[in-house]
Amino acid sequence: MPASLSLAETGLCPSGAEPALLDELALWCRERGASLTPIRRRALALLRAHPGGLKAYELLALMQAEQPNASPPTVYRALDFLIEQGLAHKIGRMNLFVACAQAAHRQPSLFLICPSCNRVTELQQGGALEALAQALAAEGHELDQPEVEISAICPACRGKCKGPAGPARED
Amino acid sequence: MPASLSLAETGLCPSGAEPALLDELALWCRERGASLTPIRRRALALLRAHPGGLKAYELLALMQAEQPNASPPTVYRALDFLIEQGLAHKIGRMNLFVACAQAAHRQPSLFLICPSCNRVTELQQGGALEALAQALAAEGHELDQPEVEISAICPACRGKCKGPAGPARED
DNA sequence: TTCGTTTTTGCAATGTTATAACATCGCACC
DNA sequence: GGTGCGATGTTATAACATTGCAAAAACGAA
Ligand SMILES: [Zn+2]
Ligand SMILES: [Zn+2]
Ligand SMILES: [Zn+2]
Ligand SMILES: [Zn+2]
Repeated sequence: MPASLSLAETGLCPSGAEPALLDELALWCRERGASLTPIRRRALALLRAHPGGLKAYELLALMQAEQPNASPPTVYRALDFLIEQGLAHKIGRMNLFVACAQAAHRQPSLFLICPSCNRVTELQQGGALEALAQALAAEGHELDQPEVEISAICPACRGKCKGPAGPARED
Repeated sequence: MPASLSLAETGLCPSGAEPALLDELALWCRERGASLTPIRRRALALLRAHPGGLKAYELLALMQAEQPNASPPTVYRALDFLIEQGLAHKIGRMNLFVACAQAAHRQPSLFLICPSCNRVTELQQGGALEALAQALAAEGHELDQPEVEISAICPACRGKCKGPAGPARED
């Protein structure tokens, strides 16, 4: 694979338009024999514009704003594609879809889900996962996809939040 | 713990009857100010009789075999209760409900989900989780519920299975 | 006991998430 | 101009989960 990709250093621009990054990711797909079509690109752009993640039907509504004939299969197919390519992830317990914090996923990640504010943090973190993998190997299991969801109180909520569950993610 | 009840009294399905254990768990609930009513007890017995776990509507169907008026809220309320009491767990990514492998949950657990056979193993395992918790603390996060779902190939499938996804769990 | 409160259950409707099934389009290739 | 194939359009339905309200049961105090 070519050396010119600078995925790791790209910061997330709040307003949502990241054409250069999306072009890079289109290339990334090309190299893998896949193609980032307009629908998929649009879905990815919307996910990236909503760092808190989106529910499938929220994404659908957003896509329908531009493309009125979009339907559930439209978004689920786009999401399946993005997840296959490592450009997005699904948070199983919340039915939530998030753009990959690494832009294109190559490293193991921990997904920290704050039970107080519901915010999701994708943490690139090697050591603990390796320890985990070794412990599992000792039991005869083999770590498969090192994408692990963990309930963890986020820094912002430590101290502040005490109740069982505050309101929800704020997009 | 009280003496054992007869099978006729409990109404348990023959293959999965664990009346003594269920009586213990009823006591455990009592001590916590909750009560293991017949519906909840029945749901728990069914979960325990199906080590591979049950989907909510599978459980519903099983309950309707004895109690024809059972409805979705019946089972979801029972499941919520069992989960609150630590007697059962939900596997978020599969919408699957399993009885706690510890009977009543007191220790951190890892849930290993085999991507090949979909079997779920609840592994009581301290070391790796502690390492994880420490790594998170270093980032300012605080491990909340140490119930972590991990995709890991099970011992039975290592070597045997190669394709992406074999058939499903066999109850 | 009787009353009032709380918990649990019954029930209907609805909301939410995800996929099946099949038709069609567009384009590369021959 | 036919064929293959990936992507998309379209309709319908499956699968999963909750809301809201009222009736019944359990429980404790008067
Ligand atoms: Zn990622
Ligand atoms: Zn938080
Ligand atoms: Zn458990
Ligand atoms: Zn397996």
